[in-house]
Amino acid sequence: MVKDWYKGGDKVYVAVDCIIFGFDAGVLKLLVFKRRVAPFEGRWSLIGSFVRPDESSSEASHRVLKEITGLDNIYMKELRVYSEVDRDPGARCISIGQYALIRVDEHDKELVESHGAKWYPLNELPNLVLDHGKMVSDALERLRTNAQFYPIGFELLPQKFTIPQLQQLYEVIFQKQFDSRNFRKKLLSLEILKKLDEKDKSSSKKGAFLFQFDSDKYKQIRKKGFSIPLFKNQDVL
Amino acid sequence: MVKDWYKGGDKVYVAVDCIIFGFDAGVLKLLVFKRRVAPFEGRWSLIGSFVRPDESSSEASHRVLKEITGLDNIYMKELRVYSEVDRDPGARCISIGQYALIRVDEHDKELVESHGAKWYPLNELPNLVLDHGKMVSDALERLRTNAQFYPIGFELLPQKFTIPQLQQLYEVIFQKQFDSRNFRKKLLSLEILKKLDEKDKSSSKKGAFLFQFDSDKYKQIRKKGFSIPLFKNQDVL
DNA sequence: GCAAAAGTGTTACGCTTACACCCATGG
DNA sequence: CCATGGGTGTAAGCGTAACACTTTTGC
Repeated sequence: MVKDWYKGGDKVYVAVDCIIFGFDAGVLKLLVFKRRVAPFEGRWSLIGSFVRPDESSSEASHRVLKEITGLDNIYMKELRVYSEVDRDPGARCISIGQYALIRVDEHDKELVESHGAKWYPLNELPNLVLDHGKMVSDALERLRTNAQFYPIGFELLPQKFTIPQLQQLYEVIFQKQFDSRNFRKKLLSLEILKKLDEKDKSSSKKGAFLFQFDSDKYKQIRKKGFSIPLFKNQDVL
Repeated sequence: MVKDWYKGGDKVYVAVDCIIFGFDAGVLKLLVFKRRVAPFEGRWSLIGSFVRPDESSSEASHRVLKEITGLDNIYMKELRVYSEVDRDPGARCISIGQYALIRVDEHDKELVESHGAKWYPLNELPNLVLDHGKMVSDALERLRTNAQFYPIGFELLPQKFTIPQLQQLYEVIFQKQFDSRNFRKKLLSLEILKKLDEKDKSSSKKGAFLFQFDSDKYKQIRKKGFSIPLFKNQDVL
């Protein structure tokens, strides 16, 4: 960038804030840490960073995620931009909310602790700085909406999981019980699960078969799919 | 804002760019204008602006929309942030894409012309500056996805419209023909259309009854609705 | 042998889809 | 009177939803 053609225009600080969901011990949790800059230094905050001159917003959010959890290749999507003029008393600063789904079993717990970050169940969250509470509720709403239409639940479970685990996750996300026979039938009928020969015996004597998400098959289905149901009954929310 | 607590951090230019859709003469059109700043001054561009210190990104996009079309209260949603480091050779500048649906019959045509803005059918669009072409294709994809689940088509039609008009719009959006009996049945079964006593005779001798979108009823349905179908068949895209 | 979770099948209903003819009117 | 677009009904098929019992095994 040799020249600034827009000189005289207004510049602002641009940050990313990550709304990081995990599924652990049967509940949805959120990863937060203690803010390291004034104002509000030391208060609970989403994990974020200013966007650097040499990176995009998506690169910035992946960078901080890796820094704190050690994880690469995370499911992360832009939520929205928070740009209210007075949202940050520290300075005019807009923030891009990015929500992430991570596998709690794969992340680096010591790294997380060393940054003073902590997992909180969603219903025990402390108050967060700025508009971060709003970001969390927006992200939760988005998670619910998207989980209705896309198989994103898998991003929150271990690579190998059982059908009852999957059902429990969806029950937590949607705050609703499902019939286990219909749930199993439905999920298997999608043909995006690969059944393994192993069983998980951690939650029952009989043991439950483990499955893997088959993202190749999913991509195939997506490709040819697209039936465009106009409005499909109650999906008109 | 009395003090800058983040001094020493990097600031960037933040702009909004509006992807403005209209439905006219049976085709989807996009409103573009000639860029007024260097570099690329005079080339076709989405309509945008820098975000000012005293406004949010949403306020900025509504401001430029009003400035060019004279319209208030427009359906406008954030698409996503475009923040690739080299997206704008003029300077490091991130842009927030905002897509808008407007009623072509209600906008101020002279105002549009006086700004050098022009409606182009989507398949006759000139090349646009920067990453604006990408913004358009992203917005179109979003429009299609959203139109499957939410009744947003009404935002593109006159307040009063006929069922055949509505069908034509959906056929254009989805590039797909619908059976007129099923289409009518489906839309009426949603119970969000109010039938008027007037007829529109502009496209047939018999004339077609006019309808209005009933947003109150729609809100009611949304409120109690929410049946959460897990994945509803092909809706798993 | 029993407690606790995993796993399985069938039926009724409602929504979706396919399909063809009559109606109203202006010219 | 006829050409043009508007408007209507029905039957078959498919996916959804409701429902209860058997299996496995560690203790």
